[in-house]
Amino acid sequence: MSHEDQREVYYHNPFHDAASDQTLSSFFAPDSTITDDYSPPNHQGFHDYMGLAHFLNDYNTPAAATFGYSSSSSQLPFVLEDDQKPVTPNSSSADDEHELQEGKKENHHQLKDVPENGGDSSKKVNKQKKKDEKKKREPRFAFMTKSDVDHLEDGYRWRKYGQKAVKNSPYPRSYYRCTSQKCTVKKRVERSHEDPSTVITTYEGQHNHHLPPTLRSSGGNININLNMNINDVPSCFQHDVHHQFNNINNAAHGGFYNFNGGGGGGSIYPQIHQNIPADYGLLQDMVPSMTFKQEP
DNA sequence: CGGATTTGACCGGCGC
DNA sequence: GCGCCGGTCAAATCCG
Repeated sequence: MSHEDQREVYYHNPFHDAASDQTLSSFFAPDSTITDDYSPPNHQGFHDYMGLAHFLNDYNTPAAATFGYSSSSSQLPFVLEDDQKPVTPNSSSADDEHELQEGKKENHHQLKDVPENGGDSSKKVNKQKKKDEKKKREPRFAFMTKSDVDHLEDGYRWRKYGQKAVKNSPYPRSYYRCTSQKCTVKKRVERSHEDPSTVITTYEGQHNHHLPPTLRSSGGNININLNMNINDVPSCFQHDVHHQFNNINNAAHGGFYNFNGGGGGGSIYPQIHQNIPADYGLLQDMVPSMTFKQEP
């Protein structure tokens, strides 16, 4: 198992040292300015900001107000390493630790019970096989958003397959799976107990199909400013990143995405820098480090 | 009636 | 070895 972990989880790197769970946590600290103090530095910033917000809100109205440009909301897109999770500092502990294991347990269930013919051994074999097959953990991408609605529409069709209480949190975590055949993408949605107005959405894997046409909406173009340069992303992961964001944008607008390289005027979270401990470095360095998992 | 959701049970990993 | 925990299954239930 431990060797499995090592095999599955490959951090990219250069910045990995600076990016720990703690680091992630700092992003979401309750006292962080990321959600409340943002003020767009310029017009471009406004669009960037609204892009994600709009996506997240596409079909919920109540949240619309929340996303008002003024000061109440923001999205923090980032990709997680296998063992990282967007949580607030206090939610941590056990929760986070367990999070690390999730990749390996992905499928143990399949053989679960279903004792139709007592095929214990066969099931186990089957299970083992599947386990071996699926060991690989898909890249994850998560972000936080302010919303009254837990499950934000993203254009794909999801089937809920589970819900669990989250330790130290009054809010449950819901598990969804893409309903498209052969698509293994999963999604987890939970509300931050640190900030109940915030929903943490985590996608795992990449869709192997297009968006359901009927769910596409026709909207304008939007920009997502990652506050990092896509060129800083290891080439082997650029595709993943592009794809993921493309999914997001398509989901919301049927439009296109646009990466705005590092730091330019339109950062969606320029304020964050102020809250990051000096040794964590600049956000633009941290993001890529959190973002990509290198496949073995 | 078919598909989606709910919900209790189960599984395997990990820490103690 | 035991208990906790996250993640998943699947029967029951809900809903259009």
